[in-house]
Amino acid sequence: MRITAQAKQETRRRILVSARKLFVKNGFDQATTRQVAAAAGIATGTLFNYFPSKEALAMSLLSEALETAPKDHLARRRGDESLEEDLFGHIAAGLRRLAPFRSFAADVLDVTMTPLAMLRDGEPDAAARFRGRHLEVVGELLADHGVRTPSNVAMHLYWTLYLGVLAFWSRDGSPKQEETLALLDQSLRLFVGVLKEKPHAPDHRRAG
Amino acid sequence: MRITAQAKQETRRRILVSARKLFVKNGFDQATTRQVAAAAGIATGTLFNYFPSKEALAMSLLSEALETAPKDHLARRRGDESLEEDLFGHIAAGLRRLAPFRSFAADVLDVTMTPLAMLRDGEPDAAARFRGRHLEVVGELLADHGVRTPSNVAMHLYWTLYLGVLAFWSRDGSPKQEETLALLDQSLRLFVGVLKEKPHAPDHRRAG
DNA sequence: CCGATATTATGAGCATGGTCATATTATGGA
DNA sequence: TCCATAATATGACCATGCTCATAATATCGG
Repeated sequence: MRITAQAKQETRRRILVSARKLFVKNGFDQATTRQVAAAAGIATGTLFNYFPSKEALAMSLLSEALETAPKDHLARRRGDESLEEDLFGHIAAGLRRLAPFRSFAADVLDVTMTPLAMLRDGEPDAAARFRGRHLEVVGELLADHGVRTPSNVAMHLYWTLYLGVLAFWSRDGSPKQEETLALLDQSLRLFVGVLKEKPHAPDHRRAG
Repeated sequence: MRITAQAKQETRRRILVSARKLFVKNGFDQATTRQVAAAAGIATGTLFNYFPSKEALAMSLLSEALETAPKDHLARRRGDESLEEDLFGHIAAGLRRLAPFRSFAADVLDVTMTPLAMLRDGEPDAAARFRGRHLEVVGELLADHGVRTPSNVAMHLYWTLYLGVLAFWSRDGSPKQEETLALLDQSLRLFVGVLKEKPHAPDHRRAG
């Protein structure tokens, strides 16, 4: 049983390695699942025993890349960061980990990460886990800074802004993604501003 | 020639009517192009003489629905609106026009309207026109209120926030979408706040 | 009215993501 | 060691968005 479990893990790795190579080389849409399976030395159908969909396969690459980001950020922490600085550090660490996948990240995130997917129901898939994990870490950072339970609207706004940053990042060709970091800075200032704001009734509603 | 041109327009309408019916009934993914073509009384291939893709067909429905929104807003205008009020009125008018399509709008917008698609290159397709038209109107409203040429970052932020509102709206089951309008209100306050802000250098950048 | 040419309609066919009945292989008990 | 059973691999097959060679039709000069 050990041996087989090991073999399965190796197959999984081979799929991921092949997928990464082909997605980077040909792009998410152009690289076919048949190519990936062939490169991994398995049949087409077998690929879907390991990943429920092409999208999930790609998201697994991204999710695994993000896994170490929180540790990266912790390692750089001095300990006296503001909330904005902490959020900035966490997200920037994530972007650094995602960098090798930037060439096809946009195409995957296009499909999986629209703000519209946020409230989708059903089983948590790869995209949902990506989002869930990210928001979990953000929640911890917020708690560290004394923000109890932000409203759903606030978290919706956070996610929207984060996606906007990802969108910009995926197309940002500047050497160190300075523009993305500037946008991130601005977005976080907005978000933190909203958190601190007192809730109040809107005034110019004129809906019919 | 006149007769034929008329006939083509009629075919186009028939396709749109059938598509609307089927998309509403079965959803964007479940309704197939073959079904739409059959319902419109044409062959599968013919449909693609009129619309380059299923996505473009759906976006045409949404775009045409939005066409009258600016007039709706103008008709309601008193003339002394603030910038926020004007933007609110314009967007709310659009949402009212999109209401009949809410059941499948999310699925279409999912594919076409992610923030990630914003900077995509290539021919302007249906989605690009949707975005372009919307931003055009917004640009006019901004100009009316003395906002010259907002930065790209500001417009990126606008689009991000707008998509967030659309996302929320597409899932907002409350009778008059009050929650969506509240989010819209909040989003616009943020955007206008950014417009008024003096540009300044970010301070806590720590990128590697 | 006819025939040449341009325009449009057609549906068989293609590519590809994904499924599933079947074949293969691994496991564990006797 | 050998068999029964469970786990896994396989690739033919399906659905569907879309293409394209061909057929049908419209247009127009003579």
